[in-house]
Amino acid sequence: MTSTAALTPRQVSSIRRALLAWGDKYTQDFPWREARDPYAALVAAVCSQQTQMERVLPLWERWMAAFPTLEAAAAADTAELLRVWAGAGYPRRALAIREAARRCSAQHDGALPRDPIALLALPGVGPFTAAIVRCFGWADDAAAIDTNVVRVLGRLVHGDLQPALETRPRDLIETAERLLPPGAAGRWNAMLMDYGARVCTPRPHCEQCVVARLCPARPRFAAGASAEPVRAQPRFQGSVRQWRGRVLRALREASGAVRVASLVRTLAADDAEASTVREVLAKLCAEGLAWSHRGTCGLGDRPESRSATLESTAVKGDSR
DNA sequence: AATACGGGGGG
DNA sequence: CCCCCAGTATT
Repeated sequence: MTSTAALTPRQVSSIRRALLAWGDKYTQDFPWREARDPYAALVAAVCSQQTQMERVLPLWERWMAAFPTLEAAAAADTAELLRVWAGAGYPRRALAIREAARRCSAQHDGALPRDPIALLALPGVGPFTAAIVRCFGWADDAAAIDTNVVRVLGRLVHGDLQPALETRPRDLIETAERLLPPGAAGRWNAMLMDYGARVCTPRPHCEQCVVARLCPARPRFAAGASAEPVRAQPRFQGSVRQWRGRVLRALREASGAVRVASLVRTLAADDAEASTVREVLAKLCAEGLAWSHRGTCGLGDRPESRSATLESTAVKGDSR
């Protein structure tokens, strides 16, 4: 049942009314929703990527306390920013926020752009994050489509049990934009995401659903149909991802530079693991998350050494 | 179109 | 142990 269902105006208003009423009772309020601050919204959106909301609020608060403005984010020290991000996963997101801030300073007069195309050009900003910045930052009518919204609309409008697998993205965008109540995008998006997180979950709670009578997927669930897993996920235990996390954590918890040999000895139990640790460290360095030089390494950027300073001074002196 | 990318919460 | 998460970038 993946064809585009044409929503009648009557259905649109019926769905809006029921869901907005649910939202007014149950939507959680987060500080970035009312702030009308594009930067606060950007940070919240990036923090939210592939991360449960219970973990996002403290992360967002730490980040905003450390880097309250776009300007502060642009100037953030790598090691400090990674310590603020500690344990949240996907640390490249933290670098992306800083890089986005720097580009705003260089190309957008020090402010986040309001134009969706310009937003999408920023690192770490995809369709979801751009929509969050627009609807919470400026109250623009942008539909934020995350995994929750995909599920809710894919079921309610397209009748699919597992919309992430079945519903065509283009159809979901069209549906989301059609349903979005003009002038209430922030409230609507927040409600819809919460609805997918609390009611229309992977194994849905149809008995609590305020639009169950309108939902073509409901009878299929009632008949005992079950949703297939969204996708088989690679094992985390023993993965490179896990090793990256371990190496980064070790560097974070060290006060400064660490001997590479010592890092390897601490983390690796055998030669194979030792190789893995070295490879992972090299990759982290290439990504700007760590540094390594002449047998020592550390979090973030390599500190200026005395000789490097003298050298650069000498070069400057020579060049004039 | 697939895969890489952290880490934790919940069934 | 497996599934999932307010996604995005890269191949």
